[in-house]
Amino acid sequence: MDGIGNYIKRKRAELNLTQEKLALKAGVGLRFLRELEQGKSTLRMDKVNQVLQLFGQELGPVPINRNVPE
Amino acid sequence: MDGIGNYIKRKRAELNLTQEKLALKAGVGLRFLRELEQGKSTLRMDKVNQVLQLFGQELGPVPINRNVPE
DNA sequence: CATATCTATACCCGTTTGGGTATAAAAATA
DNA sequence: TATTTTTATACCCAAACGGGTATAGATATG
Repeated sequence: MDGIGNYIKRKRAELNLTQEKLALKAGVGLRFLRELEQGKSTLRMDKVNQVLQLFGQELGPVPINRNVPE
Repeated sequence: MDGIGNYIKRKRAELNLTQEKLALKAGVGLRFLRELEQGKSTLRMDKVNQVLQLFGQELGPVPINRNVPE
């Protein structure tokens, strides 16, 4: 239920953006955004941060088994 | 003052571990751990998570300009 | 059903990571 | 100061990322 991928997915849905448009806004490739939403774990932090910044968020250490912020 | 690198550094100091020993415990290379503590932004999420797990933490979206958890 | 839109998976390939190692610098200790 | 420990920087190279693209599947809309 949690995970960064689903977080991005939810945020993107809130803004009614397609993967293509979000990738464009974030400056990442479409393929990357898809792998991100699907929970690929080996992605580069800087690229993930490019997407998170659009939502005022960034990668940081959080307790395992936390609840994802709204 | 914040940043994942400094977070790791602080946690490592709390346990009185050298970079070498922490890298070994985390199962990552020594060079990687050093780049991590020095704030390199292009590292892979899975490797960073291997280190964070030793402190019960993992990468997740957090608000920009937050305070790092103790 | 037909059409358009969005998403998922696979391929090619240049660039970069990350491990290991070696060397140097810095810090701690006697 | 001398010695040891710890940390920082540079090199080599296999492996993987990430962009682009093509294709197929899924979903929505008329």
